Amino acid sequence: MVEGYADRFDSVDPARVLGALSLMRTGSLLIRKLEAYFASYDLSQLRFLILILIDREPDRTTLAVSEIAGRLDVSRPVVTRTLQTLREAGLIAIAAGEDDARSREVSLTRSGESKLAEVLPGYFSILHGAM
Amino acid sequence: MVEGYADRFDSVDPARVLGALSLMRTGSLLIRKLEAYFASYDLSQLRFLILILIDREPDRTTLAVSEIAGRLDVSRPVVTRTLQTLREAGLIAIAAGEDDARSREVSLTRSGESKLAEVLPGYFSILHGAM
DNA sequence: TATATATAGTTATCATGATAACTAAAGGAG
DNA sequence: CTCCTTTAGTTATCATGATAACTATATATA
Repeated sequence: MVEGYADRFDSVDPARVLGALSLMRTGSLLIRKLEAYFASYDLSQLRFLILILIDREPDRTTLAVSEIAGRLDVSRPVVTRTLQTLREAGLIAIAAGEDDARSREVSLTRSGESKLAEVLPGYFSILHGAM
Repeated sequence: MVEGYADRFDSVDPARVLGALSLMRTGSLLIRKLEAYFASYDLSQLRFLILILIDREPDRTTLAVSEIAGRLDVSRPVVTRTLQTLREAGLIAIAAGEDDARSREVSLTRSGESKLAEVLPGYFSILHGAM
């Protein structure tokens, strides 16, 4: 299909276009596979990434909402909503900020740490297998 | 971050895991760039792909709803909804199936063909530039 | 210090993906 | 031919991304 169009745009190299399409498709398939894997643990990609982000934070055990949003490049409202889900599932705790009354400090619960430990090997295995 | 975890799972090669993560990120960024481009033409990735699919169909000028869903690997309800949007925008026409009264025949309008011609060069240019 | 501005987070709303359940028509078995 | 099953498409509902507008608090300026 691409070639048919490429004929009409001679600055277009079909190989590069097909490469880009393939990149998008491969990436999307991998994301789908991961989502299916996370779903089997009652997680989503974002819920998982939030857990891992807090767990891996050096020198601290908590993160603020906007830090999570910034590092994962996700909008703050989405983080708010996802944190509520994680709290309802008992995987995180949310406390008032110490210095700043506007902020919230998000931390992992024991249960959140266990969940992460449970999910991580399969996660790496899927990423590993994808390459 | 990956390396910290990789230490604990010795079957994991950090390079491969990072490669997979990079694949997902690059793919997602490209998809985002395309979505922004399509939005500037009042389209979305899916709306665009439906137009291109009908346009490129050999020997026919129409496609059925389930054919579109099957070829784009998107659920039928999403196709139904998206076709409504495209029809409201005057880019496609939907007629009753000739043989089968259950099916619908989706075709491009003149306006749909023009829109496609307008959008295609930039689309290829973005894909081309991504590689 | 009083007021204006900026920042942290939430709520409301929209877009776009999915699945489940429904309607209508086609096809097949008795 | 009638009834059962399958198929095409739609509707209803949910999940997850976004942006806009709001509340509450912090900070900076007059």
